[in-house]
Amino acid sequence: MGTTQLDTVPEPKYWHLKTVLSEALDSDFAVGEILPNERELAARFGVARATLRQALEQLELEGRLQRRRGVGTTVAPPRVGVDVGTSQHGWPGAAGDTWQPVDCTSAVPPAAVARMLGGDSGNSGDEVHTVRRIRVTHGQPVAAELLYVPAASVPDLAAIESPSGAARARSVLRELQRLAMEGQDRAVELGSARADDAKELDRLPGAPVLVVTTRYFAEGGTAAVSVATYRADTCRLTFGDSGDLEISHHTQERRAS
Amino acid sequence: MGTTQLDTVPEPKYWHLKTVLSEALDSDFAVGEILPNERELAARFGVARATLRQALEQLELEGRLQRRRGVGTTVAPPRVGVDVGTSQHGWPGAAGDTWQPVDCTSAVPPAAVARMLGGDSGNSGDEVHTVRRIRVTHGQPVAAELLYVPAASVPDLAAIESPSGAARARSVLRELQRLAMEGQDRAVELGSARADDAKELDRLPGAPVLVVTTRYFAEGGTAAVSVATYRADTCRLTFGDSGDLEISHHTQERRAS
DNA sequence: TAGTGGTCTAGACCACCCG
DNA sequence: GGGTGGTCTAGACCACTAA
Repeated sequence: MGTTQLDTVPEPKYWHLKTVLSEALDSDFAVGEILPNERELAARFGVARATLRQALEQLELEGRLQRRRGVGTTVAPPRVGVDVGTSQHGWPGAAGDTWQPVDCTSAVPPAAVARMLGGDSGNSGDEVHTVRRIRVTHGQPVAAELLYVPAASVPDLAAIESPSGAARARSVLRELQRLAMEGQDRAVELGSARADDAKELDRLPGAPVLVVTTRYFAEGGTAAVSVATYRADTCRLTFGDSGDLEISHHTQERRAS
Repeated sequence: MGTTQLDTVPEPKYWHLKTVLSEALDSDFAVGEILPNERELAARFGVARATLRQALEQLELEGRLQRRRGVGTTVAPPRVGVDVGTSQHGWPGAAGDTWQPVDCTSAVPPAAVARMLGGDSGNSGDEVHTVRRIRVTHGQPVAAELLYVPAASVPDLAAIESPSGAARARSVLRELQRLAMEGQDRAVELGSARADDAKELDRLPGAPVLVVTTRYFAEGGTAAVSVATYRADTCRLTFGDSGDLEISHHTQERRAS
């Protein structure tokens, strides 16, 4: 059968749609511009709304679109590069870091975190200081963090201080600086936003996020563990291992009204 | 009307389903075990199949499940940590790296890559050596890479050598080693697999991937750019900044037959 | 209140894998 | 050929936003 190898791959409709839309975004739309609504787009392309949505979801995942219930679908600006790593070759909360403390409570950490903190000893089930921080860039929240600090890492923390709140968060961070940092350890993976993180990030629960887990080492053990969730749609995590970090972007930015 | 504050947040069905399934996975299933098929699960929970699928998609995104057409849905093993960074504080292809060259062609790079390579000069549109490599861990493909190397970075590359193929890929990598590495620069973002990457990774096009872009600096400029796409469902990217990389996992691994 | 995206349904057919 | 997940449809209602 001399199949001329044309119909070998019946490309799904939503995939083709995504390609068409992507090209249209490049040529016909400016950043911030509002697209026609989903019902009209579906009709225009002759597909069911669910199919059209499948294509939009992909484009949103790739950071090309931004959708907001009750408002509409807009063309997203290029992802912002947020530095992860170099700026924090000190403790969290050191001078110059871009996080802002929100709250601090005492709680039993999740099992995975307890495992990293506990090491080989069997002291799981213990409560640790749990600092909540958020990171804001260009006025937009980009990440929410939970920082787990065992009481042993901040022995001089005055019991007099407020039992919770941003003030206590700052106290814990201040005490952390007294330790001699011995190293860090970082991991990045894909996750979906928990309800509380989603709220801080101004997204719906389940939104795709990049989870950055950092272990801080001091005094031969793990002094703290940070779990930071970054908005995957708007963020590009950068690890500046080299000296020059100035990236001359020259991104073509056509802005809508 | 004494609403006892129970219906304040009408949690979406798929979200609740996801939670229930997640707990069931923890308690009732072993890694590798096959779940009931989608039609039966949907019936069992009293929802439409599309709703059930929405929950499964989330769990797959989080690396809890693995779905394969024609086969079924299985419980995924914990994500594997793949090192990104330390092992490559040399050039790609240096002794001990875990990539295997597949092919090498000459092609005009995408605009974004050309911008990183070209710097301020206006020599875009030029063809560069494009090396294809894949990374395999535990017998499974975890990443596919395109490495862009301008001809200027490998001036002594013999024109006699084969014009493409794995042999030429190795030649380009070998020539790269001759340069003095001045630094690197790394970024991670979420993307969806292109058709060619999806094929190498044994996934469907559009599957979520973590895109790692690395710039290699030498002789005052960018000597090469690597764009590596990692399977987001199975990979956790690790950046070992500290000395000790041995993570004692102690993960509870109950294996199915 | 009107319009948007988000959720949900009950079907149908298709592509793929395996016995 | 029988069973699986993947795609697609044509509706419906809900939650949210903004005028």
